[in-house]
Amino acid sequence: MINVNHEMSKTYKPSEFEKEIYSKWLKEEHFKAVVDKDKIPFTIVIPPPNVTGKLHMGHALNETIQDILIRFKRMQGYSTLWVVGTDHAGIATQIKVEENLKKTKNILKHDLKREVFLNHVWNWKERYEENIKDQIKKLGCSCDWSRECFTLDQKFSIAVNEVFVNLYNKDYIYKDKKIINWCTRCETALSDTEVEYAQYEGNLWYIKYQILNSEEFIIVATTRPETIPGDTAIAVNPRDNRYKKLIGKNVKIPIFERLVPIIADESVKEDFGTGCLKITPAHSQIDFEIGVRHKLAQISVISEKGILKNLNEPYNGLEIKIARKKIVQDLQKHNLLLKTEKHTHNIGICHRCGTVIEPLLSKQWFVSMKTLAKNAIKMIKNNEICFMPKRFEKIYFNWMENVQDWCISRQLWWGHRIPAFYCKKCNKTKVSKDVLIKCSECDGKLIQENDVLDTWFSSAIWPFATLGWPIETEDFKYFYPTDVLVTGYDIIFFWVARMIFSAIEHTNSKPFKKVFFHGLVRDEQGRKMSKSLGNGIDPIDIIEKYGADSLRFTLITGNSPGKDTRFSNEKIISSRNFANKIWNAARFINLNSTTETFIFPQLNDLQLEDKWILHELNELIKEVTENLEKFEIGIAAQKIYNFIWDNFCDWYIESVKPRLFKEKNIEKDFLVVRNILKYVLNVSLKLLHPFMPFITEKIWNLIFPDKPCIIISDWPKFDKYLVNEKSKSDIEILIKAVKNIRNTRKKNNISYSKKINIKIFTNFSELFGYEFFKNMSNINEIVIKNRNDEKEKNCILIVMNEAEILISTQELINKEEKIRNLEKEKEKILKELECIKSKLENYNFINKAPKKIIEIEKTKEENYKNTLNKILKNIDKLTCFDDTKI
RNA sequence: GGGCGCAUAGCUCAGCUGGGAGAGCAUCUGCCUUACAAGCAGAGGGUCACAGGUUCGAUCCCUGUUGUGCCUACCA
Repeated sequence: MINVNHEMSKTYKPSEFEKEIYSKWLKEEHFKAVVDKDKIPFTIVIPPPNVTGKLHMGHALNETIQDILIRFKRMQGYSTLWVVGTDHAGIATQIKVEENLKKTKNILKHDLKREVFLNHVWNWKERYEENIKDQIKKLGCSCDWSRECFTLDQKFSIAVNEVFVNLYNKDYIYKDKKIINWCTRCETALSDTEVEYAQYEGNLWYIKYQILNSEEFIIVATTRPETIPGDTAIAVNPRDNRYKKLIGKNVKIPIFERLVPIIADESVKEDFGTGCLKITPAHSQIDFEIGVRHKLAQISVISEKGILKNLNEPYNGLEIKIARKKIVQDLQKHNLLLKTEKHTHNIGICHRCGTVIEPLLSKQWFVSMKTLAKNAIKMIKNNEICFMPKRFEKIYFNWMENVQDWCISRQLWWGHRIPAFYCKKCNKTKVSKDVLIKCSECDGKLIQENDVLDTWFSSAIWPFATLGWPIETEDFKYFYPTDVLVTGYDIIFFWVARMIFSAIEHTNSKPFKKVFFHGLVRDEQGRKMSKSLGNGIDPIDIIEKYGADSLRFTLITGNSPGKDTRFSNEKIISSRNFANKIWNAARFINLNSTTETFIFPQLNDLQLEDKWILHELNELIKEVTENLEKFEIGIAAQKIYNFIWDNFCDWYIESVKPRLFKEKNIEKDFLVVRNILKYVLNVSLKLLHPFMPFITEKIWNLIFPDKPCIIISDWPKFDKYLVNEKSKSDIEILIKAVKNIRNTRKKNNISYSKKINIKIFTNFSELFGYEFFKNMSNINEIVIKNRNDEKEKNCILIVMNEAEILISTQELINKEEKIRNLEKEKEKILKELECIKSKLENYNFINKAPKKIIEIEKTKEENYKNTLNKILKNIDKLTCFDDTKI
C-alpha cells in the first residue's frame, strides 16, 4: 500500500529549506569552477551590479537567466564558471556617499581630504557589497564565489592601467581641449552616453545686433541669451540672399559692445529663427566646430559651477538662470529685444542626477574611436558574435558607425586614477603602469593626474580582467572567451559595445560568443519601476514571502528575449501554486518511506498509460534541451509546467491511483507503477532544476538521501527506445472519450462521484478495455459492442469518430436537450467539412500541397463524415422516438 | 529628423523553418473525490489592428495605413 509522506508539510514552505540548501551547495563546492582539460568550458561573467544600493527586479531577472544557463550546462557536463562581482560605479556611488554624509553627519565633501572621503566610500562599499552578495545568494545563483571580483580591486587596477597605457602607446588615448558635457552638480565631465535628453519648454529670444557704422540691425534668435558675452561671431548661410551683402561686416554685441564679424558657414539653417546664428565656441558643440573652421576666439563665460565668469559687474558671478533673466531685462531696457517666442526643445541632463548639462570647453582625456569602432563593427558583421535577438545588431551598428571620441576623464575621487604623471619642471606628461616619482628627462618631480577614469572604462574589460588578464592565467587560457553575455538592452552602448572593442584591442579576441538581451521588468501597469514612482518591488520581499523558486519562475515564464515583462502579484501566486503542486506530487509518491531500489520496469510489464507518460517525458527531454540550447528559456519553462501539471499530475497520477490502492494488490504491477512514478518525478525534477533549484534539490534529497545533489546530476537524455507514438494517439482517443463523458455527466447533472454503467459501440474494442479509461471516467461497468450493433433508446449517447458511448442511466434527460446537443455538434462538423471540402476541391491544393498534408485533410474529411452520419442517425431516432410510451 | 519594436480571449502575454488559434489570471457551473481548495472537473469567450500583395494555403513573409511604445540625434 501507498501512504502519503507525513513528514512533508501539506503545503510548500520554501523559507524552511532554501537557506539550508544553498549552504549545502556551498559546502560541497558545486559552484567552484575547475580547469578540466577533459571537459568543455562554459563561462558567463555577471554584469556586475553597482555597489550603490540593493538589487532590483531587473537584476533578479538578469541573474535568474544566467543561473538557468549555468545550471543547465553544469548538468550537461560542461566545466562551468560563473564569475561574480560588483562595480564601483564612479559617479553613482560618489553621489550616494556625498548625500549620505551630508544627511547623516552634515559633512560636505569639499571639507574633506581625498583620502578621508575615499575611506567613507570604501566603508559604504563594504556594507552594500555584502548586501548585494546576500541577495544573489538568496536568489539561488550558483556563481563561483572563490573568484569574486570588484572593479577597484588591486588586481583589476593593474589591468586598467595596462589597458590605458596600451591605448596611449598606440595613440588611441589623447588629451585635448574640446567641448565636453559638464555636469555642474557633479562637477565633472561626462561622456555622450551619460547624457539623457528631456523636453524643455523655454523661449526663443530675438535679439538685435547693431551693424557697425550703420543704423541697421541684424536679428539673431537664441535660447541662451546668457552666452552673449561669449559670442565671437554671427554666422549666416552663404547662399542666404538676405544676408549675403553683410558677410564680412562687423556687429556690436548687445550690452557688452564688443565687435564680432559676420561670417558665412554652410551648417547654418536658413529656415530656423532668422537664419542668423550667434557663435559661442566655448559653450556649444556646433559653435565650437564652426569656430574651428573660421579660427574664431573661444571665450569662456560660464564656470564649472554653472555661474558666469570673466565678466564685469553686475553679471559676473550670477548663476546661469539668474543671468539669463538679468540679460533679457537689460536687452529690453536698451530696446535690443525684438520679441520673445515660446520654444520647446530638448536639453541634455546628467543621467545620474538630472542636472542640466553645460557644454564647456575643457581639457580632458579621450579615446579615439574611429579605428576601434571599425574593428568592432567587423566582428559582428562577420558573425563572430551573435546577438539575440538579432535586431539589436542594427542598433549597435547605428551607434558604432556614428560614434564620437570617448571622453574618459572624470573630475571625481572614486575611481581608477589616470596613470599619467606631469613634470612640474619641464611640463612633460608621462604615462606609465607604475607610479612615477621623478621625471626621466629633467629629474623634476612628477605629480599624478588628479582625474579618475570613466567607470565604464573599467567595466569594458570585465570579461577578461576578471579572469586574470594581463597575466596569462590558467583561468584566462581555459575560460576565455566567455560563452554568453546576459544583459539588458539598456546598456548596449555603455557596456556591450565597449567590451567588444576593448576585447579585440587587448586580447585579440571576442569577449563572448553570444549576447542575450533581455528586457526590463515593469510594474503591473507596465510602468518602469522607479524610486520616484514608489512602484519598485524588492525581490527579497518576494523571496521571503513566496520563495526564490517562485520568483525565478515568474520572471522567466512568458518572457521572451529583448522584450519587457510585467511583474504582478497574480503571476507570482501562479508560480507559487506550481511549486506547491510539485511538492504535493512528491508527497503523494511518498518518496522517503520506501527502501526498494529503483529498477526500470520491463517494457512487457507496462500498461498503456505507463508507455504514454514515458513517451511524453521523453519528448519533453528532447524539446526542453533544444529550447535551452537556443536560449528559449520561457518556452522551455512553459513546457515543463504543462507536462508536470497536466500530463503527469492530472492524467497519469490520477489514472494510476486504482493500481496503487487495489485491495488485492498485485505486487508486481504495484512496483511498476511506483517505479514509473518515481522515474518520471526524478526526470521532471532534473528538467526543472535550472529554473527552480531549491524545491527540486529539496525533493531530490528526500528521494535519494545518499545520492549526490541534483545540481550535479546528469541532464536527462532522449532515449529512442521510449518513443511510442501509438501510445500517444491511443491515450489521446481515450482522453477525448473521458472528457466527453465528464462533459455529458455535467450537462446531465450526473455527479462525478457516481459510478455509471456504459456501453461502447466501437471497432477499437481493445482500446476501450484499458483500465485507464475506466479509472478516469469513474465507470462501474463497461459493455463493449460492435460499432454497428443495435443501440437502445432513451439513453445518453456520445458520438465520436472512434466510438459511440451510451450511458445507461435512470437520470432523466430531456429529449429536446439531447437533440439540441446533437444539432450543435452537427453544425460544428458541417463547418469543418465545408472548410476541408473547399481545400480538397481546389485543383491547386491537390497538385501543389505536400502529399502528407493532403492525406491529413482526406482522413479528416473521412472522420468527420463518419461522425456526421452517426449524429444524423441519432437525431433521426430521437425525433421518431416517443418516450411517453416507456 | 533617423532607427527599432508592438497590435492575438475581458486582462497580461506565449505562439521558435507558412498547413488544425494557446497559457495564466478573470468569468460562469459543479465538487472538501483516498497528494494538493495554493486543489479537482466542466463551460463560455478571438474576423490574430486595417487594406493590399506573394502562395494551393498567411496570425506568421512583403508593401502601405492607423494606433502605440522605445532608442537615437538635435535647430541655434
